[in-house]
Amino acid sequence: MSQMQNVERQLREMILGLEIGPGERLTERWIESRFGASRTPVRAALLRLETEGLIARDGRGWTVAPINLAELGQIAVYREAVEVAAVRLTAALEDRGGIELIAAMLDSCDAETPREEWHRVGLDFHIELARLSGNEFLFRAVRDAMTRLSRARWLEVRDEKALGRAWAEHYAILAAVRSGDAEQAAQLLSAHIAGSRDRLVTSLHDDRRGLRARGFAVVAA
Amino acid sequence: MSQMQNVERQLREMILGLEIGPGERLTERWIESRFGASRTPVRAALLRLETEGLIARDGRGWTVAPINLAELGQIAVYREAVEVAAVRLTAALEDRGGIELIAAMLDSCDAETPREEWHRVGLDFHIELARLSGNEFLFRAVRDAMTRLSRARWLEVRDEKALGRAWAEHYAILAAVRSGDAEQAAQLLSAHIAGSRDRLVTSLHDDRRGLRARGFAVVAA
DNA sequence: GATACCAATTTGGGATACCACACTGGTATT
DNA sequence: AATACCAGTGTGGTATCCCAAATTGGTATC
Repeated sequence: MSQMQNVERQLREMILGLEIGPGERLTERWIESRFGASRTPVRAALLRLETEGLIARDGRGWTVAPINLAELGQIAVYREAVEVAAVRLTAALEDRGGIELIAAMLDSCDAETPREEWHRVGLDFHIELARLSGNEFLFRAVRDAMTRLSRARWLEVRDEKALGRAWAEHYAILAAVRSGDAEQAAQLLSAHIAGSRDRLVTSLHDDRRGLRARGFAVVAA
Repeated sequence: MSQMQNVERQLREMILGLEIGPGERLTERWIESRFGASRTPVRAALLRLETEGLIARDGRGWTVAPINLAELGQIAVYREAVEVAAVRLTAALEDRGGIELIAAMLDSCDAETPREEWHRVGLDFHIELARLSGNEFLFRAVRDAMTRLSRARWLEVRDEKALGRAWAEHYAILAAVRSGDAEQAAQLLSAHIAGSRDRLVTSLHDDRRGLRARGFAVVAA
């Protein structure tokens, strides 16, 4: 594994894991010393992470992208467009066996599963469902959108009931895809994304003071 | 303007303008000497153009992305998803005055307009229509998709009639958006994209020997 | 003539030195 | 006390050097 990919991966994990808070300033020299690489791979990593939307230019420098509530709403609309298109393709496939792997993924989460894992599987559900469509562009769009949503979803205050409801919706979507009912899968997925967006934005909006108290930059809708 | 942006812009123009053919090898040193910049901005430009899909890694090196007929089909599906979502949003806006600027853009093309300009306006129509939606993600998705399609559309063998038909469809879409009929706008746009894809893939497929004779790498569907 | 092999060259990946510019903190002037 | 100014410090942007690995071209061997 090259240094370039190493720095990119580690820095991404630190940002997604909120070890570096939204809005925090980044300097190439700090990253350089932090990961023991020189500025060349550091700059490559920064350029890549910029296109992922995880970091942004701040004048001449770099900052970790803030949590932007308006952006979350726009991403939800974008997600709906691409995820629904993907799930329609998937439901129309002759071989839809791949969804059983996704169902198994959901099954792997139980009461003893750590929250971190629920979070990851909740993202991967949508990503893998899009991958099944076979359309590389829809897949990448979903993956990138979920990456951007990742931190916000982690900060979301979720209760057990909300998580159970989300999982039930996931299973319902899978069932529709399994039976080849593209229309129902599309409708269930649309509703799921809209509900997910509402819960997310509400949660972050209500908790925005707490987030700011933790030093996280939160941009209002 | 910094060297970094300069190299990126000039190299992108050379690729999109087919001054460097699809499939051609690129070396950082050649770009460096060609544009009088050092390798640092060259590498930044390459990383950015890679995410745009205009260049790709070839083992350790770089090549200009080939024309990929299978990819063109996938992009059409992707385009349809995001463009239709965008046009639905636009048709639902209270202030849809922005579409008159787009109509003026179409009007500016007449019999004496060079082909190059028709090509550019044909791309910009879709990009600007998506921009009107106000959704940054849908806009970027459409812009990036059209960028990827740009070279293939330039190579397309188009007759006057096909162009006139495309323009008529553009006007019809605008009319539907202007009247606020999201459903019709969506249907017209879907049909337009599907037709555009069919003509494009057919044209390139029929002409693939000619393209290869020009040294352009064409990957079959 | 085909092939295995080796040295020279070229490549991208990385490290580092230097620069222009922005920002900071303090100082001198009013 | 307020402000204009200026040197000092740190930043990202750029150029350049080094390196390991891959490619290449020729040569010796069979």
